[in-house]
Order: sequence, then structure tokens, then C-alpha cells
Amino acid sequence: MSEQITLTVAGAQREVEAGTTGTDLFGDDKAVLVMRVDGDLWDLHREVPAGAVVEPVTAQEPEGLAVLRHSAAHLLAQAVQQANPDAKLGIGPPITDGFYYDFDVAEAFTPDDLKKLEKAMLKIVNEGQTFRRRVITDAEGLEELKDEPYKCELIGLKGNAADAAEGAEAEVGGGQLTIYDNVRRDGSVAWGDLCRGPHVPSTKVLGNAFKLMRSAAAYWRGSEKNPQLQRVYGTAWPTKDQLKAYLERLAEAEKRDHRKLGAEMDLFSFPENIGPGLPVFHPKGGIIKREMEDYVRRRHIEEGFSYVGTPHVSKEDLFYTSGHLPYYADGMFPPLDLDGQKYRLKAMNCPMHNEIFRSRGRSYRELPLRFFEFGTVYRDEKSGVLSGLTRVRMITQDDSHSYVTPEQAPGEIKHLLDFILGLLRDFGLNDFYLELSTRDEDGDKKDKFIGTDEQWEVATQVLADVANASGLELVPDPGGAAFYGPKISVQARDAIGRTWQMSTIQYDFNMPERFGLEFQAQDGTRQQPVMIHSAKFGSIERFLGVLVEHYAGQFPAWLAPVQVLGVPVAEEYYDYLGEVGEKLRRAGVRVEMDTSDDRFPKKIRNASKSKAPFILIAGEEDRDNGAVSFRYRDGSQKNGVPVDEAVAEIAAYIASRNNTSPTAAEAPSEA
RNA sequence: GCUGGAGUGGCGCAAUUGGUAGCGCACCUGUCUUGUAAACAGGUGGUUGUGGGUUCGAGUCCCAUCUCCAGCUCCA
Repeated sequence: MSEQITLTVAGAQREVEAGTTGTDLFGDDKAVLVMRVDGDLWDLHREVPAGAVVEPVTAQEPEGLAVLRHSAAHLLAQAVQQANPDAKLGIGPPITDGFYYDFDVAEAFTPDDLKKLEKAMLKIVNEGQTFRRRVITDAEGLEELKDEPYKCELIGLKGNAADAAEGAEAEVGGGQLTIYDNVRRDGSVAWGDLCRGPHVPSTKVLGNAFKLMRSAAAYWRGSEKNPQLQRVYGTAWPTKDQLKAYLERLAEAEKRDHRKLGAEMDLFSFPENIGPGLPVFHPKGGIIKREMEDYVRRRHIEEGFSYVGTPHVSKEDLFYTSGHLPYYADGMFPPLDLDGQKYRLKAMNCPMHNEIFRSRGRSYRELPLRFFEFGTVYRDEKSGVLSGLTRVRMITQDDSHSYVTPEQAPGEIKHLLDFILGLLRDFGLNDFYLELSTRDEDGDKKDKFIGTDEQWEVATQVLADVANASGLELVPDPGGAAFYGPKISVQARDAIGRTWQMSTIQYDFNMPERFGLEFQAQDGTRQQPVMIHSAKFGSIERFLGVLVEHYAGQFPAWLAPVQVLGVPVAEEYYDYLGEVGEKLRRAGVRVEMDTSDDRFPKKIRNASKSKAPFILIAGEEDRDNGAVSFRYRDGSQKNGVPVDEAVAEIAAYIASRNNTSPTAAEAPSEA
């Protein structure tokens, strides 16, 4: 009597009874969390309509994993409201590596609360509650959720949920309004929440591969103007092993933290008496910074840039001319008053370079004209955003400005992009993607952008063309442009897969106008150049921090503050090894000697911890043979190398700028 | 800037209900020093971020302030 319907299940046509659910189809396989029905994710307990194309979805694919995490967020909210029925619910979407849920509670969550909540969540997991979907009308929703003001607000915003708040679409989606009830085994409803779903079939699925990480405040719907809610962050994984691996990844990142390594390795510090966000570089950090700058300066000159120099302060008017001050006064330090004339610490170099450009008449024959400098700028970053070297108030930009004709712009941008990628590779970063930051078309920040629609369109198109031609992945970033023009930024992935924003290339049609820049064209007319701004590493300070983390402090030999650490086997050999050290110094190598009165094994331990790429050892045997022995970072050794050979090998390795650590396993001079 | 948490010798940490500020590493001194991740002994160093307050007595409690951490917001 039951009607038969036809479905396409996992690619194969099947005849099933009408009313068949996803659980009927896939329930045997516990790995299946939800199903994809004609492209949309559905709960397994829903009935599949006739003619549908149905596929199982597991946590192996990103969408399945997101469902798992979304369900974990629900689990958290349930636990919170169990403990505190007065807690009002915000939103609770899945995010990278986990989830969060926002609550309006009288008291912020303590670490102790998180532990208790985790236990409560585990209890719900063990009860094996099922997520049950229920379609409601807006009116029913408003009635049922009358004690949840934030949810009601979301219902009111339904339809443009994406605008309501990042993550809000996880709650109300675009279409039907649904509530998910968590049902106990006896059929009673434990808890419910407005939610678009879908969810995993049972809380059991969440196992105990979840963990609450931290709590922090977050503005409701992401706006400073709104009240702050308490956000609880958690992580959730399909298996305990994956959770463990994730926690290990975090621990690894912590070990590489440049703030920690910077202090340990005596590279830099942030003295309280100088001020927050203002780093000082110690001798060893200074070496790395200088090596970076020397190399980058050399490469710029090779690529046709002229090195220029500009002051750190200027009359305030300059920044009105550039347009920075009216727009970004908050980001600049307050003015200094000099006999009634206001001066500002510079927050950007371009106005200064423009003054160099217009210091005399320019000919088309000079273009592209490329100015470059390590320009240190000062920005009054809000106190809460400062973070080690990655966010500072003193930023040394490896900043260049190319003045070109509009026709030359695409070629110059390509030139810059190739140059940048080459530089990043020279420093050992090989994995990139690009971001194209454009102006906000209609958001509330639209007014921030100056220039005509046509100018923006041209500029954006030029950048997009070059970016696309590069073959790299290109991610759009609407609203991320500078006020004076769109930009490409290069994002680099480091050794443990984190991405860092590095270089930027900006197309600027605006500042040449404001500064009245012009050049004389072939036909004798005066024309306006286009400016291409570019910072290769963004900031030397930040890039140094990134390199510390990328290499975990084990810098490539050419950058390492101490390239060779000499370890005599005993006091008797201090002089002999000292002579080797002298030879190395004459070859331009940075050498330190361990002349402490520690005994040999302790010296080896210290040397290993020092992160020097080459450890040179000499004892009786070596001295007899006019030789020296190598110990590398990986613990491998090479004994009895004649001194001249050793010096040549080290010097060659450094000169090669090889970014991998030397080891005995490799051929000696694979430079 | 907002919310929450935290500041104890150079670094990492400890100090029962408010009752003598300790330990390890580093550093200094001495005795040592012979082949690959810690020789032994002794010693210096702190007005517990800073300024107030409560108390017979404050690292511990209260207020303010500075700095750091996490997140939010921001990032020309």
C-alpha cells in the first residue's frame, strides 16, 4: 500500500518507500552526520522527497565538520542554560577549528565555569539526546522565544541574515524558521533553540572530542555600538585523536611564539619605560634585522629602485594634502607644537616620496620612477590590538612608490608582484595566496573611499588582471581597500600552516592628483602619473616576528645572529679553536666561542640550545690533524674536517642563502 | 577603546584562612675541565608593576593607575 519513490542515493538510482528518511538510508554508518539533498544539507531524520539526489555527508568533508561543530555549539548553549536559565542566547556558529556561542549573562565565565560546562556537556553527550527539527512561523517563533531578545531580533532580520552578523545565518538562514529540540531517550524535550540546522543525529556523535578553550567578550552583531556578550570558544573534532592533534598544534605554535623566543634568544624587548608597541632590538635581533634590510635594499636596487631617505616628522599640512589626516586622525599620534606650527610623526611615507617627485620637473623618460626606503612610521594603534612584533606602534616599512604612466601600470604591478614573491621565497616562504581588497560598495564605510567610480573600476581591474595572471589563488576582500585605492596583498603560509599578511601593492590614482604630480610627456603636454605603493614585508618588525615563528628560532645560516659556535673539548684547545674562529671571522662569518669553565657535555647542551646552525668542536684528535669537527642542529656530526675546508664550507653555505639547516647528511657544499 | 584574566630576582615558578618572601635555571667565586644535551661547593641578586588605603601586621584584602595575555572592534 505504501507508495514507491525513486531517489538517487550516493550516485545510484534506488526505489524506496515514500517517507524514507536519511536515517533509513545511511543510519548504519555512524560516520554519516547529515545528508546532502539536492545540494542542501539536511538532518538525517528528515524524509527524503521523491526524485531527490541524496548523498551522505561525514566529518571528512568541511561541511560535515562544520555541522559537527555547530552541534557542539548547541550542546554548549544547552549546558549554559541548564546551569543558568537566565542566560540569553546570542549566536553560535562553527568557525575554523571549532565553534563559539555568545551569551548575555550577568557574570563573565571563569575558567572554572568552563570546566563545569564541559562536564555538563559530556553528560548531555552521554544521554544520547537527539536533535529534532521543527518548522515554525515568525509569529510562533516570536511567541516561543519571547524570553530570548537576541533571537527575536534575528527573526526580525531574517532574510538578510548575512547582514545581521557574521555567523547569524547559522541561526536563521534565509528561508524557513526552524527550532531544534533536544530530545531525551524517553521522548521528553530537554532543550530547544532557534536554529537553521542541520545537526548531527545524536549528541553521542560529539563523543568527548570537544573542549572549551576560553571565554571573552564580543560585541552583539559585531558592532562596537552594541552591548557586549560573553563568548565561549570551543573546539570539536570527529575523533579524540584529532582533538589531541589539534591541541598539540596549539602547543607547537606556543613554542614558536616570537614573543617568547625573542626574549629567550635575546633578540628584542618592549621596555615598559619606552612604551607599549615600541620595540628595541638587542644586538642579536639587530643582526637579523640588518641582514634582512641589507638584502632587501640590495634587491630593490637590482630591481631598479632608488634608495631615498625621509624624516620621521613633518608639518601637519602634508597629511592634509595627502588626505590621511581627515580620514585617519585617530591612527596618528597627536600633533607636536613647534612655535605654533603643528608637526606630526609620520604614519606613512608616501607624502614624503611625493615631495621628492615634485622637487623638480619630471620627464616621461624617467618613468617608471621608483623610490624606496626603510621608512619608519608611527601609528597610534589602539592599546588592545598591540601584540608582540606583529602589531606595533613603530613600523619600519620596506616601502616603495613607483610613479608610472597609466599605460605602464600593469607592467609595473606585475614587476612588483614577481619581485615580492621572489623576495619572500628568498626568505624561505613558499606558499602564498593573494587577496584583492576593493572598496565597500554600499556598506556604512562607503564614504571612506575617495575617487570616482571609474577610477576605482580601472584600478581594481588592473590589479585583478595581474593577480589572475599570477596563477595564485585569489581571495576577494570587499571593503578592505585603502581610502585612496584598491590593493593586492600577499598572504604567506608559514611552516605550521598559519597565514600572515605580508606584502601589499596599491594602485593609487588619487594622491598624484592631491599633490599635483606631473611629468612632461613626449608630446610636450603635462600629465599626471599613477602611483603604485608597495610594501614587500609590510613591516620589518612584523616580518622578523614571522620569521622567528616560521623557523622556530632556528634561522637560516645567512640570517642567524650566531652562525658558528665554537666548543673546545677542554681548556687546552681554546687557543687552537680560537684561531679557527679568527679565520672564520676574516671570511665574514659571525662566530662565538664557548670559553666558559663548563665541562664538555654541558657546553654541547648549551650549544644545542643556542640554535646556532654550525657548532665547531676541537679536541686532541682535531688539533693533531689540523682539523675541526661539525655538529649540526639535527645532532648529526662530521668529524675531522681540515680547517680550511671547514671555513670554506661554512662561508659557502652562508653565501648560498640556503634556508634549510645544514646537516651532515647533506653533501657539504650543495650551495 | 571594550570585556575578562594576569603581573613575585634576568627567565620559569612557589608561598596554608593576611603572620620571617622561597626553589630551579642563569649570574658571580672557588675546586674542576680531553669527544657530543646538565661536574661539585659556596655566593650575589626581590621595598612582590606603580601609587594610595584597610590592618598590630599585606605578595595575599580594597581603590586607582601602568603593562602584558585572550577575545571583540580596528588595522591608511
